[in-house]
Amino acid sequence: MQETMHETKLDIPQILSRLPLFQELVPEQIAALESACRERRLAKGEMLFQKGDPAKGFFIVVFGQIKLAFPSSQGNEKVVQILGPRQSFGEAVMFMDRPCPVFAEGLVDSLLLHIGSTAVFELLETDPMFARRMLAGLSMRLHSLVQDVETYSLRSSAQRVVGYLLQHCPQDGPCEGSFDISLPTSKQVIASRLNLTPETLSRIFHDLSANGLIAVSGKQITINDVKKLREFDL
Amino acid sequence: MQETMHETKLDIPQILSRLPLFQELVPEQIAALESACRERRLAKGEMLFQKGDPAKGFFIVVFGQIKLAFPSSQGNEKVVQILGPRQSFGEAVMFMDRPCPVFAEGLVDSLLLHIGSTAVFELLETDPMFARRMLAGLSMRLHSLVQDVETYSLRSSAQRVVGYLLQHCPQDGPCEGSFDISLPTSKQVIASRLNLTPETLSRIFHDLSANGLIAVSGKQITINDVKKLREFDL
DNA sequence: CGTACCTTTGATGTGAATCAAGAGTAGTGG
DNA sequence: CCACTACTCTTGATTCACATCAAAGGTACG
Repeated sequence: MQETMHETKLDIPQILSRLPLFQELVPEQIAALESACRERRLAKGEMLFQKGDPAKGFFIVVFGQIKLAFPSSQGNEKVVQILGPRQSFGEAVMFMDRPCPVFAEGLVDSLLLHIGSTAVFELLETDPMFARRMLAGLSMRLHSLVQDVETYSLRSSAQRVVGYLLQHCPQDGPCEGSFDISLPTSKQVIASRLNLTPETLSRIFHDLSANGLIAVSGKQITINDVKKLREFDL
Repeated sequence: MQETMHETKLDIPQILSRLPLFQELVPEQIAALESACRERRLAKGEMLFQKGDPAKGFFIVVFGQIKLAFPSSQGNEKVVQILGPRQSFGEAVMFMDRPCPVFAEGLVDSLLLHIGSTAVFELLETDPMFARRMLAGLSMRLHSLVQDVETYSLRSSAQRVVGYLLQHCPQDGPCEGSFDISLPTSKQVIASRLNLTPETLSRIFHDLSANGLIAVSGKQITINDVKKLREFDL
């Protein structure tokens, strides 16, 4: 169902026009973007850019998985975000003349599109609706970063894990009963994303299992009782 | 030199046109903003809005000081940002239909301007340059939040304090020698901003003083040796 | 089928929070 | 001007959540 690294032909206009950011653009706007856009294949473990690099555009994930993180002196790194298909990143640095605050690395073999900044600026000149979408997109990202800060500051490690699991429930409504979640990547990366060590994440999964709240089998997590898990407040 | 709470007449066009966001707007654009703009006086300790409130515009600090923070179950709160004159906040929530993730409270008696969102959207329709400034503004905020996440995740409490002091040096260049800093608000608020308890901040100030790196006298902090402080890496 | 990495589990360590008093430092009103 | 109250800040003793260190499974993959 998913495209592979060896499939060479991409319908770039279709990919672009399906993104929230570019919906409602007319074909000629899409065409302009297409010509400002370059494919970039990234192998698992390969670095896309380093912290401190300048940016002259932003990226869209077509398929694969990318992590954004900052490096640390002692080799350990802190994962800021894990990105999957149809997500974009790097917009913010494009609008500043600051170097990128994080580095980007492929978690698996991936295909990205790079949109040059001049095309974006031209679109901005002529299409106020696009500007609004762009602003909305940045605002959403700001919002989720603020939530991250709240989570890191105010919640215990177990609460962060529970929050993560609940966020990844298929639907977010008043869902009762049990759900199955498949972790998007290795537990060490998720641990870093949640600001904890792999050991601590492992122990928390163990505890939640022991209390019958979840069941863990590799990357498959079964949430037995969403309601109880939500009430979890150690 | 500073306006007081009792000075009633404000030159709103001048205030607006001096803001980075609104520079280069023509007088009639400023006039449109002025009519969409309401004064809001806020006493020390008074709440401007609660976490969860919707927003139909954003705020500019004319004078005074505002803190943005999230509340916590156990009464302790986490300060996200401390805002002073000529700074604005609340733009991001305006572009989403999400409730505000933080609350805002006056740290001292303050005067704010509120700009209605419809005026902003109209400006966005007609002025691409304004859109670009708005995007740049949000990007900067995103950038500093990412830096906060990095700081909280990767640096020890003492390093966070040192970083805070260095950020507040008069200039940021290769400054040698000593500087005087005046803390913008109480130490407890600063402690919360740095994600630590007042006790811990006090101890760190004590240690830095004992090592001769700084001298503390109330809100006055003297940095004796900027270079040594910068090399501080516990 | 062996090497390399991911994950789990246990023992131990530690940075910063919490708890508990005191010691400034303001503002307030008589 | 001096209590009086109410914070804010400091200092010490203690606790605790989580990291670190260490070692033994698991699992994937060439």
